[in-house]
Amino acid sequence: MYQAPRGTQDILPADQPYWRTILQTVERLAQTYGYARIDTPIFEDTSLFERGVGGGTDIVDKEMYSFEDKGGTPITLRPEFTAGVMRAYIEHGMRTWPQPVKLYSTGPIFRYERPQAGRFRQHHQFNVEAIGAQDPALDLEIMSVAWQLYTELGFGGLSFQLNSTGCPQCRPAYLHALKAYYQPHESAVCDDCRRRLQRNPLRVLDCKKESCQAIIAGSPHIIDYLCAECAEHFSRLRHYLDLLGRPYELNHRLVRGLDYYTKTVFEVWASGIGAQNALCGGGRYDGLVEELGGPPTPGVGFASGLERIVLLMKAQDIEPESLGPAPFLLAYQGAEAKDSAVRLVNELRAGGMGAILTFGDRSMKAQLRQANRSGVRFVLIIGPDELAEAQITVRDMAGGAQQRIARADFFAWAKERVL
RNA sequence: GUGAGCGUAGCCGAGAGGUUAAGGCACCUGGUUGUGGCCCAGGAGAUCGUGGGUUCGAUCCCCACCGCUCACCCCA
Repeated sequence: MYQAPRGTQDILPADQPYWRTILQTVERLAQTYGYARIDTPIFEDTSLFERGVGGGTDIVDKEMYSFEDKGGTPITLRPEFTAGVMRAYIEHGMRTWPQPVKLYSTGPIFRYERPQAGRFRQHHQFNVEAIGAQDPALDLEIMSVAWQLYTELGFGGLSFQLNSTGCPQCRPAYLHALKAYYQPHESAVCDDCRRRLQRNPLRVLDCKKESCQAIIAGSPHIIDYLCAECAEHFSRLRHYLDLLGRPYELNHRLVRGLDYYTKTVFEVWASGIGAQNALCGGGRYDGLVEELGGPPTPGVGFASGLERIVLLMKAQDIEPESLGPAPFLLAYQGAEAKDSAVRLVNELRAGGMGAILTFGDRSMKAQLRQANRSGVRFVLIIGPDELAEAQITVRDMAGGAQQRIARADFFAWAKERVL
């Protein structure tokens, strides 16, 4: 028997209200903050991601869905949004638009990983980018989108994590200090960390091994090594956060897996949804557009995982908005009555009123049972009696009260009830 | 890629080495020859994940594979 591929899932009707609620909130917020929607292709040239995300990252090294298309072009299913959006910024000359250009997207993302709670091979993200301004107030704005999104969804108990990763000017000095600090501890540290010190030293700060914790705790903090520009940027961002009374945790160990981040990095953490607790992650990427062949252009953004939002809604018992059932169900008996029912259901729908018809000429009992389960408010019964008198029997499912209404008057009656 | 746990109908879930593999939910039919939710009766639905082995016999024992779940890694 066929199954959905590993790490993918069907979003069944029962779950759609969650998605609908999230997407509606997201779209309303984007409008509120002045972000315009952009949809980029689900796949791009492989080299775009290799360049943008960076060789040496897990995403590029082992998580991309890459293949050659029939023309032999190396293609990759997008493992994140940012690279594709930056490509579009460059390709469409968006530097001639009023800056910053503020864009958002939602859609599927692909990474070849072992699935677990809150992690999938195909998942969906809400992505926000503000390109073309280096103002820390813009970092604040981006963080505010995340803040307001989770607030409006009704989440509690979230933790905002903030750090700065410096820039190409000041980071080397920090990495040097970090390596120097680790030198005497190299034998005490785990195998992974020894490897990280060579490949990607920042990541040692992220290690969860018990044996490494004490060493991490004593390690130097990057914010003590920031250049004047980065330090100023960071302190102004913190000032703005204080201005709005936004609590956050200064996390010296927060480093992110993608190469392109500069200055601000942040994540929002939740509890109760498993080990994969990051609801969103983002930050500033001032070198990325240039790296992809565009002019030097600053940018800041974040992406939030929609599956994780759904998980958290369920964990926190947050009820999504539901569309509800159609108000009418037509039950008929006899071929002639069926003709009349088919006509009436068409008429109601054309008039914008929700109506469902039963199929298969089932017994009245079966039709009412279906009506009960569907949650419709009224059952419209048409049988030989009604036909003979040009009437419709209307049954109110709440109490079971029935009344006969002349066929000619019914449409007006219905409109009054449900529109 | 590594580790652990688990795989019995759409879902949940009992079960013993040996005649027809419980039960509940959901579904269908009937009890009301035109009427739901409760109740009653009945029905349909399972090659007991797959393959091999042990055995007179395996769904239950052994092995392999596949799948699912959680965790590591890493991230949304």
